[in-house]
Amino acid sequence: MKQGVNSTPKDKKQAILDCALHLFVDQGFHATSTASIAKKSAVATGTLFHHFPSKQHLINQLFLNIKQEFAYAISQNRLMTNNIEHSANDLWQKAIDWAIENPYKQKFFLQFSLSAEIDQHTRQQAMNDILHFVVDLIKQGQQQGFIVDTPLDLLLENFHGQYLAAIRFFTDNPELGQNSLYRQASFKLVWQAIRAN
Amino acid sequence: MKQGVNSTPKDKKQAILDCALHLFVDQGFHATSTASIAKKSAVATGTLFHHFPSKQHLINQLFLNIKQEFAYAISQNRLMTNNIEHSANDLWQKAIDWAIENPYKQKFFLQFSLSAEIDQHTRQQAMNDILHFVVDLIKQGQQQGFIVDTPLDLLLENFHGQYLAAIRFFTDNPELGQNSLYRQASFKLVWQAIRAN
Amino acid sequence: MKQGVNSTPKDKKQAILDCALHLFVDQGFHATSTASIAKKSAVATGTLFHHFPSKQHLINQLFLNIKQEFAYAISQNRLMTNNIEHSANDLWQKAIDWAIENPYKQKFFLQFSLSAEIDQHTRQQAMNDILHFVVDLIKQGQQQGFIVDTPLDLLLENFHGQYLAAIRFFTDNPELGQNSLYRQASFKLVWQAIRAN
Amino acid sequence: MKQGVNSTPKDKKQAILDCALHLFVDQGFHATSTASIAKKSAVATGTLFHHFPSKQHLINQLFLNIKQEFAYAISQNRLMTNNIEHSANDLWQKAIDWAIENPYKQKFFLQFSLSAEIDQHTRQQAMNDILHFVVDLIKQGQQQGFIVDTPLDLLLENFHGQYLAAIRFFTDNPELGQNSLYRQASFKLVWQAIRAN
DNA sequence: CATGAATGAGAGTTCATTCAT
DNA sequence: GATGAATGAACTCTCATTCAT
Repeated sequence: MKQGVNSTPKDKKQAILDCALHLFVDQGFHATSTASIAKKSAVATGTLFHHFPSKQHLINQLFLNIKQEFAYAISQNRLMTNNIEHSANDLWQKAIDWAIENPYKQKFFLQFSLSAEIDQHTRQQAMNDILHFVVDLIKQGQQQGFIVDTPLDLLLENFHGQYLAAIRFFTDNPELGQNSLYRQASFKLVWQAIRAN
Repeated sequence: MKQGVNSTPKDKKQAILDCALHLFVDQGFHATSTASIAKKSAVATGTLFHHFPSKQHLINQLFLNIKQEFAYAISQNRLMTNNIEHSANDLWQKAIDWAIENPYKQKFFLQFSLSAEIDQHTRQQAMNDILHFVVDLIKQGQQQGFIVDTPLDLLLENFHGQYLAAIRFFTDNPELGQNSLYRQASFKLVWQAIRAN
Repeated sequence: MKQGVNSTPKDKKQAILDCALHLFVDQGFHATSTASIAKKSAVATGTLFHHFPSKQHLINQLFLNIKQEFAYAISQNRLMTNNIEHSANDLWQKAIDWAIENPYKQKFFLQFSLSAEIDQHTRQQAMNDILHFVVDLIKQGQQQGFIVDTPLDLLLENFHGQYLAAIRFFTDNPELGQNSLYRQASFKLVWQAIRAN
Repeated sequence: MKQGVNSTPKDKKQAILDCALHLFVDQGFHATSTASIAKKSAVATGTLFHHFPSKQHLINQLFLNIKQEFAYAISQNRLMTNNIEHSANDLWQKAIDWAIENPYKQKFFLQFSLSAEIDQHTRQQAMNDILHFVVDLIKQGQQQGFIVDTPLDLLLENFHGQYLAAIRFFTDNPELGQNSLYRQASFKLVWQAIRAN
């Protein structure tokens, strides 16, 4: 009936995911032992393997969870407009907001979304899902002549690179997150790069 | 007494570095055992530790070697001009050339220059050395009013992000390395982003 | 309240025994986890331990059940005669029949009746019970001069060895089970070995 | 130069094999941990895996070693004669001698030559090698009319069964190993079974 | 009776590093 | 300089068993 002090349902699985996030980010995947994750989660070693078939599955699950959280966050309350610059800015600012509010999850992305610890399949799917809005937006912008007519693959890679840089910057300097000079400058750089001229 | 067919002095040390480069890039640092490096180098396990006090020292040494090679490559035959755009483009293209010619060394940079396996000290020093030209160039450009008056730290991070993206793109698509459309577009994106307007 | 489609009382206990039989034979005792037995029996892990105090008890119980089944099978409809050869042949053929009809139970015997997984006590008792008829028969045959006057312990071990060989042969070649040439030859070999000459 | 008190070359590998033999026989394969083998061999855990890639490889190697030893032992000083009975008896007695002199190796055979811990390939090859003499002998005997005209597969299985029984008997009762009554009776049982009548 | 999350000791195996030769 | 057998701590993962529901 009542809920004990130190056990709510699904608590342990979530605790493992939470602790794994912090340890993986702080120490790296290989340098983090399953034993240390279990210990920090106040759980037996076997419990970790009861919920996740392997360390690999654990990090993949973590990746998918965070991806979904992020996708949900930036897709909420989207600005509805035909002005592509405004639309892109809206997404950009939402992504920065999320990164500032969830620094560990953001660092996790930065560290692992390009690394080999995550299944290539999972990784690419995540990229596609997350960049989906952006890809659509850029394509549409090119068709309408608002965005520079550069080969799309190069353009996307460039955009992605600028995105990672911005995120890294604000994650490393969270105190600048509310500084509208920096926030605006951040988007302006990208927009200058890709807008038609 | 005599020197065998496949062993001249310093040969073994270099063989170890070469094999380590490939294995670290293909499998990651932790997933590559010193035994496998020794085996691929056709050398005894003890020999590796004869030349490098530890696995950590080995990867740091590798990092420094590659850094110097790269720095040397892009500093050769610098274009002498007061036109900042031309000067920046010269560096940019030289960096892309090097990346295309040395894909494994480039991938090594991409993987490890942000990761924790390399001493932070070594890492930052390398960054500074390599970006040194660029930092100077950008500062100078801002002073002269050719480059946008955005906070320098944000600007550098952005520039770095675009650089990594370009390198990644051409390393992944080496066949486009000689395509001048892509080469020019690559630099144009950065320049549009950062030039004064 | 009501009884579900696939669960009548004692069903689950029997399902566990059945599945354990197959898994133990196919994979061995240690290589079969209680979890896998439970899963194959469509039962929770706890349920297994509700019916059997431990894995050891489970295999012992299985052993005893099969032993009783076998003993019952060969003791039914015994041929009543004073001719020892006929009497022995009757038992021999009944044992082969049972083995052919119950290959997994037979293989279980072959694998575990000499192995250390079963309590020595349980094992020996089973041996005695099963060979009981035979021991009596052979003793009686020796007294009456129909069976060779070889030390009894050696004779029994030899008889047992031939029995195991026959069973193994017909379990491995069930299609020869109805071949009377093989069936007769099988008994003839033993009888030639042990009859007085 | 000199040989230290507790280390002669190849010592450790052999020590591991010797200790593994005893532990596997006494406790079974799965119940024997690699740690316990290493400890009994006075060797570090890693040393075991330096010499044998896995526990499985270790037991297979052990099996092959013992097989060769046995094959060598019974093939030495074979009795040269055309009398099949004498020839078979010679082999039979040599096998019993070896079993008595090497009880642990013999028990290892008894326990593992039919079990699943050894690769099926290794197992069958061993059977063929060891029974090779016997198979040839029995075939030849059948052709010459000295051995009963029973299907060969059944005959061999029966012979094998009697062989295992004899070995088991003398391994369990080594004090009867020099008793010529038992020794002769042992062979007589087989011969009676299989000779032409 | 039945469940299945939780346990933690212990398994097999890996690997950076040492050192006698 | 070069070798590779030896080391043992640390790793990931398994599993028989328990117990609150």
